[in-house]
Amino acid sequence: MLIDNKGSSRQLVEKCITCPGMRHCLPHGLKGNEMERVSDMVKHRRPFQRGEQITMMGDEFTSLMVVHSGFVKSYKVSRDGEQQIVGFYMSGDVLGVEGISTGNYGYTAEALETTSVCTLSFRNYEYCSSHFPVMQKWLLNTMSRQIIDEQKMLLMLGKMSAEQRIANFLLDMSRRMSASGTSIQTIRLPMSRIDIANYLGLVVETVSRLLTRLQANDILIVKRRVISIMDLNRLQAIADNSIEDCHPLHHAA
Amino acid sequence: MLIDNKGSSRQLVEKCITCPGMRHCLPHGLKGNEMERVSDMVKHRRPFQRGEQITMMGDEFTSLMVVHSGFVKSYKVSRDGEQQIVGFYMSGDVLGVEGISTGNYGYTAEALETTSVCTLSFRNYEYCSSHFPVMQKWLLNTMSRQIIDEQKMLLMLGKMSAEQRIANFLLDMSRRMSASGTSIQTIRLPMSRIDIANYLGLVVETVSRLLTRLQANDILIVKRRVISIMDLNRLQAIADNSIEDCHPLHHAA
DNA sequence: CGTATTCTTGATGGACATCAAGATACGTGG
DNA sequence: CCACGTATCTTGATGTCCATCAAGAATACG
Repeated sequence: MLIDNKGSSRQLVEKCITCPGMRHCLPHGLKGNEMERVSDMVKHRRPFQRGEQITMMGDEFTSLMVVHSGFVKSYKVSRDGEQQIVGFYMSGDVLGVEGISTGNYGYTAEALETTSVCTLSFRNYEYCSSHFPVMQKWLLNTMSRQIIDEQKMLLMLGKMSAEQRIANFLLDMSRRMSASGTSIQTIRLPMSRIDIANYLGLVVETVSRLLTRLQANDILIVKRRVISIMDLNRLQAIADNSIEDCHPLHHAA
Repeated sequence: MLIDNKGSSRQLVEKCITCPGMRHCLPHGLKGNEMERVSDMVKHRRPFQRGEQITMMGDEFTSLMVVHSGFVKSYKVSRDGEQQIVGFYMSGDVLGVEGISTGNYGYTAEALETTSVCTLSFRNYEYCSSHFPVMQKWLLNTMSRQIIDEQKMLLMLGKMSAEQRIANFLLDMSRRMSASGTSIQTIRLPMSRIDIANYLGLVVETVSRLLTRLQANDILIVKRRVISIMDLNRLQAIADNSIEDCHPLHHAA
């Protein structure tokens, strides 16, 4: 028996079928009864609280996880103890695929706020995928997108200035946080400045300074973790390096 | 008809079955006749010469490609024209998976030396994978490994010093260039210093200087593109940052 | 051979890190 | 509700690693 979520009590028995975010999560194209069967294999555990670890780097890979709600960061730890955040994940994003090849999770994933994830054991995934080709396509698409995103980050870390990195980061967050693909004006960042800096290969002071500068140039309004994009075009121009930098607020008026 | 390589002439009709590197390439576990059928779908074209482009960023995604022999670099181009190398590929490495989600290749791949690649159209892949589960597993493993490798690069670019990056790069090349998993002492780098620098988020002068320094410290012997690792332990220590830097050859003896 | 490309080496500069300290927000218990 | 301690964020002064600029040396190549 592969399908094994029946026996265990104490887990929230919310079904994917009734989940409002279903269409971002379980692949489209499943027929009604197929959907039902896949849905039955997905476990919904108690949500994780801020700071709780969802996967630990090095732990045995067992399951793919889809973020249902909340916000997650993932980071690798190098041999000398340095941490590098490799991704932020929100509703619909998939955790754990890096474990498929090695059998161990490749990073530690940690909830940045109260977060619930839907878990599908890889065993069950394999069972599904052999019956429903659309599941296969879903995972390939997911992984392909992760590869693209990481390559974009390589470009950011390898070639872009601190200001460009911040601009791209904000635009990306704004876009991902809107349900649709269009960026929204005001976002509430769930992560600290330290996390942002770490993700972008900078230090916290640099992030702080640049946010201040972008505000002084009327491109952003920064209120702690709430950021409003006041001039999308100029922010995009900075991200693309298609203009000179914005003015470096020395003894400004 | 999915299988379509019969009609076309002018392609080298080398069969995977007879390929010495087969076990690094087509997935193990295929039965004899399965192997035969998969093999028939794989096209072997005329090799690419140095500088020729194998895929162009933005072109329509049609096929997965496995490097049979030779050496390939791939790079993205940002909106302002900056290039960032995102990977080097050698025998057995797979190109093109990033195109699965978008339908377009995500980078330009270019031969660094005479290179032959084996091409499997994604259509045919899907046909295979639905019949031979081991093919599915093969692609998932491949993509999972690419994700891991890119995340390691994120750590390099985000947190490591120039010297650490070079050390890690050389160790990685040495390991990958040996048929087995153990590093070999002498490697011949197929890429220029400029490419190395670009890949590592540095400039060519920095790479040159650091190689010189590593040589002065008896860790390497550098002869143009031929590099011998004389002290693997110290090189590893530098890569891991588990010692202080090696001596910065000021007016040295 | 002569020209181009790649690689090395030196001198100088700048972007971002580090060090230091104050300001603001946050949580907790009285 | 306020007092107090702590974590987060901001701002300034200084330092450093690596980029930039410049030019020579070694190799490749027609």
